Amino acid sequence: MKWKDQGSFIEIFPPADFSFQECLIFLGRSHQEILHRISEGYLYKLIKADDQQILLKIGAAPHSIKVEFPISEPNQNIREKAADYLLEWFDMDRELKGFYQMAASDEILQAVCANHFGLRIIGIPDLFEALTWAVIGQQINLTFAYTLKKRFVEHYGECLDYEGIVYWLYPEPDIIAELEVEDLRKLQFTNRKAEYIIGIAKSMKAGLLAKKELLQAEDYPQLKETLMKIRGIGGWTADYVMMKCLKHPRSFPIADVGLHNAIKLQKGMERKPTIREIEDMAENWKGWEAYAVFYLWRSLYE
DNA sequence: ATCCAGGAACTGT
DNA sequence: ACAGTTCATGGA
Repeated sequence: MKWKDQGSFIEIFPPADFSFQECLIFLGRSHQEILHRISEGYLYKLIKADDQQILLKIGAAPHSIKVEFPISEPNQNIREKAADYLLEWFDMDRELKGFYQMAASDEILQAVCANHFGLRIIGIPDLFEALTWAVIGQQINLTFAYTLKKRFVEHYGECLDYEGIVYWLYPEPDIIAELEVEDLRKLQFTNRKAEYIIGIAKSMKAGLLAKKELLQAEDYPQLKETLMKIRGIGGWTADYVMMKCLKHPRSFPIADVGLHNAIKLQKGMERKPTIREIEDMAENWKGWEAYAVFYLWRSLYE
């Protein structure tokens, strides 16, 4: 029993080694984030289910997570979708004992795993969002990446006003597929980012690119190869999407600058490690590369 | 100013 | 297969 209907709310029962608090801290990392809101210990998230906008108010209870529906009294089907969404978003079905056991004796991961015990990979369940957010973040600083995302969402996403606060949904591929490069240039996207994003939207709209199909992919290398055929998706983005959306535990964005900085810090190095050096360090992480990277990203901000 | 940022495609060897 | 170049922009 992963969740239970309690009438006016639903209750989700995560594993014992899950910390809602740690996940909240991660979600609060950018003040420019507009796809969720954190206020007084509650997490607010707008999702779409059965073509309806559903606002979720998520809070920690002693041994569970309580999810309320401030704007509606949803039917059974929507309750189930809300529960599924949260189970996926916070990777609650993952058995992490093996990871923590490995990390306990790993020079690089030991401290960060102890410090943030209970944190899980915070995913991006929506494939279009995962792909295009990764493209937006390519080769620019994160602050500006959030600025671009905010403009993108506010121009092309749906929203809901509740008690004077606006909640946003990420734009749909069908809308973005109809744009011209110039439309996104106005938001200060580069030509290339605009081309990539519109191209991805068109592929998804045409049914050539879908999460369901990608999830059926055979193994890690093959899945990565498939993703990299998409224009704008290189090795880094393929791994990022496998990690945040397709939930592949072995996804490993090894060229990531943030990863390099985190390793440098954890090891007290004077320079960033080389790819070869990271490959050696990661021998110990086999099967848990995605979690190793995610925790190391976490170590970069307090 | 100057360097760099949660890279990728393109070009030439 | 590999290395160098170009893209483009804001943050620190």
